Amino acid sequence: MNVKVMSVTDDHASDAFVLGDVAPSDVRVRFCPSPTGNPHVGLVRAALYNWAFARHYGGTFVFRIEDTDASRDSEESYEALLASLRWLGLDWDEGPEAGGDHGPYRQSQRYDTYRDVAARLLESGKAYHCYCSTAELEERREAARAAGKPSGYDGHCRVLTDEQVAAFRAEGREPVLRMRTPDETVTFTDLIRGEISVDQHNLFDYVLVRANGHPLYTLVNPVDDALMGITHVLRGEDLLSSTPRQIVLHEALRELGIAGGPMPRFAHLPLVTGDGGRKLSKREPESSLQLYLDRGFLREGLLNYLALLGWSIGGDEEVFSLPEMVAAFDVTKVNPNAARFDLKKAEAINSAWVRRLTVDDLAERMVPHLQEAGLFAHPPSEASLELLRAATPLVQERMVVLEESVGMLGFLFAGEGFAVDEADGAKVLTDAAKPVLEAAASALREAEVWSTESIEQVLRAALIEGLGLKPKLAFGPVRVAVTGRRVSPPLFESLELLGRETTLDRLEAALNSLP
RNA sequence: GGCCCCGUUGUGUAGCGGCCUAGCACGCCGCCCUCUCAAGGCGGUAGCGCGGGUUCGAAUCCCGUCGGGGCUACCA
Repeated sequence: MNVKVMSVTDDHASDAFVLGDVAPSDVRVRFCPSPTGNPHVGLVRAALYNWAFARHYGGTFVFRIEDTDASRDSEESYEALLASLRWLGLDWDEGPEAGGDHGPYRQSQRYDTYRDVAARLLESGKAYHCYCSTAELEERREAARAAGKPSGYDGHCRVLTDEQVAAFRAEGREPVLRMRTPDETVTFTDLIRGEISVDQHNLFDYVLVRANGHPLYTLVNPVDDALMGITHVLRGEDLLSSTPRQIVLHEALRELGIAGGPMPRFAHLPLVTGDGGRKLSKREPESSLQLYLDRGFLREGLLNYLALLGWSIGGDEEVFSLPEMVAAFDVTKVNPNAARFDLKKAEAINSAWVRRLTVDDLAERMVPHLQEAGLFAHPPSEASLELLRAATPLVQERMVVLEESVGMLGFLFAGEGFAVDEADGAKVLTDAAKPVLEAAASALREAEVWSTESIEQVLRAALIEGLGLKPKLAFGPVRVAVTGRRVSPPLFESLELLGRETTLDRLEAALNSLP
């Protein structure tokens, strides 16, 4: 069966392929990160695709926390995960702090359930105790590898006599619980990649519960998907090869009457890779969501860019909103190949969004960054906000990320703290600038009206015509003296906003700084 | 090593057997505009990994090959 042909031929065909017997509103997907370290962009994209999928069909988006690894999980990470999804606007219908009929949604609070399921799996013979030590497993694994054979578990403890068990016990061995995988090929249809199958020689009996009784991901993830009625599993390609195992467990749960819902359908999303073409890891700082928040990426921009990593809304469109994505999202059209995170492109998409915002909205979003820089009080004064709103149009099409507002608009809010950038000052505020600044100051002092138009008019008259300077040489010194930098928002508008008094003060200060 | 997935310019993609002398966006280069920087406009650069088939016709279908990635834990 060719997935892609079906999907483009007809949207309804695609829906039938994706949904099967599941009614659109019965769709249930989940985002189930483990709270280790900082949320990263690959994780965010998985959340976005799941969310968009659920919203597209009018189904349910479940948020589950897979915190069964006490040595790596942290409460800070858990909080960061919640805060991130909230900031991004990816709201969940069931999950932490939202509740739902399938809770609790933190796996650390579901150990009773796992213990119960594990016991029934053991009792029914679908899983069994394995007493092999780590060293023994390793030795046999290496041997198999050396022989060019599959290196997974060899089924050593599948059939043990009572005497053998007694002997292992006497040695003080504690068993792990292993799933007994069937002697047959497991096949499933990935919504993105088509049919995938793994034969029995490569389906190993995997560990469900540690010797110390602690349940593992291999157990809890499929169990919760089954118990929570998850209909579609959209996750990273790194989990593709564990899917047959999940299917085997799901079938066992149904046979035991533990799970009743349909077998989930799977879609394995392409990995998001870094510069080296390798899977982005949480360790790399550039993959951290926090980095983008701090720099002032817009949620719209970041999400829009992330959506583009593996999916296209079609046509020549690239900038789109979440509602537009929800309407158009089709998981079968997700590209199967890995996508590289490209910061330049992310910034380009983000700046497109900066330009899309209304002035007031953009101004509001800059406030936290200006506060962070100490330019705005907590809460900001009404006068500052008013000035900010007036200045926003000057920077809106110049800004890539909100963090830049500090550098671009700092001169307006610096007050007594204003200082000319050292390097820029040294470059532009030289002896040659002296007559320019003097002429500018006197022209501005005598301007009849303080407006962008009149400022431009008097400065041009004084500097271009009066001194016969080229525009660049004429306005450069004024720009540096007044805004502190060689690169600034448009000069005349900036002067108008700054006001005559401050402008003249700064021109004078610059003149005084010259020898 | 074994298994699985993937392969269109530098990057992300469009492409669904003829509309493809391969479109779009970002990047890069140049020009225009211009008070700096942007934005905008115009132009340029660069790609179907390779080899066989199937077909009147292949980027599109099949096979092989090479390359990349993932997994291969008592992590998730």
